[in-house]
Amino acid sequence: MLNTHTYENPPGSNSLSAPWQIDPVAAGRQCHGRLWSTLKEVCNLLHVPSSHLCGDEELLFQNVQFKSGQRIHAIGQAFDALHLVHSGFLKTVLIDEYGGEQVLHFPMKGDLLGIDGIHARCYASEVVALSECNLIVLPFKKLISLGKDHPELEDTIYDLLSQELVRKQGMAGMLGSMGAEARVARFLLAMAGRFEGMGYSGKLFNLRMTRHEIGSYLGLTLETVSRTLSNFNEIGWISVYQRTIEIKDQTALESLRRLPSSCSRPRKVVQGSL
Amino acid sequence: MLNTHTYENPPGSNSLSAPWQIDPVAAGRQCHGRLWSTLKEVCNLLHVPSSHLCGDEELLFQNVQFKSGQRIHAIGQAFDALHLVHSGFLKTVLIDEYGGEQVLHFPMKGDLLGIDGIHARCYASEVVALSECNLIVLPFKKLISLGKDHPELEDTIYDLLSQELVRKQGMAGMLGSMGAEARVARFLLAMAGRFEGMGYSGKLFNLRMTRHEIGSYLGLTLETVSRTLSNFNEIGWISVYQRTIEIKDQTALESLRRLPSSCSRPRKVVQGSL
DNA sequence: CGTCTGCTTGATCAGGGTCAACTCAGGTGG
DNA sequence: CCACCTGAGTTGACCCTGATCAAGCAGACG
Repeated sequence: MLNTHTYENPPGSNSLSAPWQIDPVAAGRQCHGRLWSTLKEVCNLLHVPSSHLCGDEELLFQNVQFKSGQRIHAIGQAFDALHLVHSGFLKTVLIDEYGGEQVLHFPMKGDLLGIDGIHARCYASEVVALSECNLIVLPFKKLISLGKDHPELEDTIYDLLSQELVRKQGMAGMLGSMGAEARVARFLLAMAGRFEGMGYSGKLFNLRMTRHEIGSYLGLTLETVSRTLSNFNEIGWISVYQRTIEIKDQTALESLRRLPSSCSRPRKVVQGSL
Repeated sequence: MLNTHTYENPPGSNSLSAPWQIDPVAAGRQCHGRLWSTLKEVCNLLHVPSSHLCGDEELLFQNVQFKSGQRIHAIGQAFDALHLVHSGFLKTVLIDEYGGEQVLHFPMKGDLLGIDGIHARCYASEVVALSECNLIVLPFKKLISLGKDHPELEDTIYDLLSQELVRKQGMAGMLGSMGAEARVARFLLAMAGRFEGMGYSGKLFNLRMTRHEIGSYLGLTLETVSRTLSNFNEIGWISVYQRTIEIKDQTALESLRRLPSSCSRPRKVVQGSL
């Protein structure tokens, strides 16, 4: 488009070897910060019991920093590493033929990026930072071979893939069967749960994404999202101030979680063998 | 292992006329059907290059038969095995709190069932046979340990998980952004492609599921599905007779694949790497 | 101070959901 | 053989949710 973007940071100025690395100088010269993570740290983020890990203290994974608006990887780009979110907020989007973008997820601390690149060896979605981000680079090959030495880690990898599948499955179910209010309510509760899981308040938090992005994620327009939030605000279920959300009646929100789909379908299924 | 595998049908020789038919005798009395499959056969179904497989000729996987309407597994049921579709048609459904069922997928030959059970060790969806089915049971532990000896197999497992992820991802994208006609068109094309991939006609095929199930899968009502099909029929893009579909203008259907979402969104993204 | 982007709110409209009537095919039993 | 029933599918009429269009406001930034 016509305007000059605000981030002047020249993307092509890195001199490092691997394509996923960014210029440490551009990232803010984080040498005294955490540029490398141990396997133990990775395991903690992934919620793997790291009790048996010893002798690998020297094993390090590189960290990379991204600023808000920067793209971690694009669709079609060659895949060779996953990224584990150490801190920050992001969005993963799908770009349909000719421009329209569809938000798929809002990864945050502990989430794994790039899983969809394993198949076909190139990323199937695009990931963009919504805030300053610190990501840990996990070269896929390295991760797999590590898994062979650490069964819990290997189990966890399968777990994570399967879990992500379940999540997307639920997402598809929701998009197919729930109305706008229920979608927004679920979204708010999900966000609350994730913040709580990270140790922050699940009652009062700050959304990092625009209404437009929320709408895209939920299969709604930004206007509908805005209106629904205003609604919830008026009836006192939540309090909205810009991107700050306060959950004031969680029970009420939860009660919305199923909505205008045909309820009580007859189910006629013969129990199979075994 | 106990095996009296008579095994008169070589794996490749599907001589039956229709893809959903299996030997009725075998379905009735399992002793005379193919009760066991070799690793090679499994690899073929999964499209793994099975060139290096030798010495494992004795390794067998049990087959199980299901009749139309039977349930392969229920939500919450303990997970210990995946199922590979050898023949037949099925649906996987999500049951939301209190009965409403949401169709997630229509697995057929070569598809893997139960992936969502890896995480949490219990199935997250329910699978029901839509026709006579012949499934190969792949105990998960066994499969993983096999993967350690056969790198291509291990790669394939990761591949399949990732691929399934990409599929559900695209599904979510579609549900969030496309109109009814585009969804139905995509569905028809997808079915055509899958039939073609199995060696059957991609122009003339028979849907195994009801309008209601299609609607649930696409996030539409059965009436909308029916109307849309009638529409396509009237304008000559397809021909519909009950569940038999003939694709008469594939190009036209493909041209529908993006629909009333906001087109041409401005994209302001700073390239992070490269 | 002007512009731009994000957000809110209102007015209008249409895609598709809902309800209902009817047809058709298959199955069952007298 | 036919009467009857059931479930799938089609089609029409109506209406509601949420998309679209449009105007106005607030905060960020040059």
